[in-house]
Amino acid sequence: MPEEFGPRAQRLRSAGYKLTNARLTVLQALEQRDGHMTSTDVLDAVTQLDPEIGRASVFRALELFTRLSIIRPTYIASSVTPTYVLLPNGHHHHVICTNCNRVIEFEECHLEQLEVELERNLKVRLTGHLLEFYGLCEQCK
Amino acid sequence: MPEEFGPRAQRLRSAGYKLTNARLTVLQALEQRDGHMTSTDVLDAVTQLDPEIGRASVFRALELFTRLSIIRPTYIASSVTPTYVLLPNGHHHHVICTNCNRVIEFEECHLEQLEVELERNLKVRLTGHLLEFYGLCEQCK
DNA sequence: TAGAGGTTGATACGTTATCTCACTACGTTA
DNA sequence: TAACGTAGTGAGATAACGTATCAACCTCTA
Repeated sequence: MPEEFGPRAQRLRSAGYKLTNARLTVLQALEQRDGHMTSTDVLDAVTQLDPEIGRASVFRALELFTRLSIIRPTYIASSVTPTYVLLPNGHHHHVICTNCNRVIEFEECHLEQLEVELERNLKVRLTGHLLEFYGLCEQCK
Repeated sequence: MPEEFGPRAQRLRSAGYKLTNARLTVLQALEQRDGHMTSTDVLDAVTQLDPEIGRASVFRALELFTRLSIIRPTYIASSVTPTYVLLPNGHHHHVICTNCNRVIEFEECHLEQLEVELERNLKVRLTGHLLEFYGLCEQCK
């Protein structure tokens, strides 16, 4: 297996999905803006990278990546369209200001122990998590 | 202040918002189905309770409740509409099966300490949180 | 390198949320 | 009490977003 693809593409392949141009381009768009993007942002970025790629494929890729815990949609500013966040190593954590919609990311979560407990108690296999706190940022409080 | 309203309505009032019929009815709809509801579910339930209430007011109430950390929109089955979950005591935790979209709720999170740390380190005031794990449920794994 | 089946792109369509605006409810001030 | 100001509402038109369809294509494996 060639090493020219990143770890996320490898994850796609090992889950049995083909590494198509559309999927790799959506992945590239997400990674080059390493952060929060709405579906519209992703559509624009993908079109910039390769105008041949259709909308439907972008939405299909976003849904697939979500199922594989590569990204996770979350609602930040509006309820009309989700914002997709990358889940490096399967997790992501942030604080959302409910007044100005500013997003503040942080690293620590101390959830490893809880994850192990849940896998045992609920009999599930976990692949990722998202932890969001809500409140007011320094400027808004 | 009369005790005829629940703690969530009290929260609305103490934040300076009026306890109108539309808002109280949306709250009632959410509480009587104490769980995950899409906006369409809420619209239907509100119409059932009081057909006079307009769609716009329902969406406005959902947005307001989100800002007050009474509810939180999250993405579960489809990307077309969010699912709103109540945040009793400001928080909610669940596992989402990325294959069948089953939602398994759980209680423990052990995040009180982290919350205090974040308020100090990031200079924010936190009002709630949502913790989501992703993976495969017992049937799907 | 050839075959099988997953994947794609174009476009039309359906669904969901927002915007606008006149009207109403309600508390406040004179 | 009366007039005013502000917050909130409902109706409907409109806009934004995501999905369905299907023939053609591409990726991977043997």
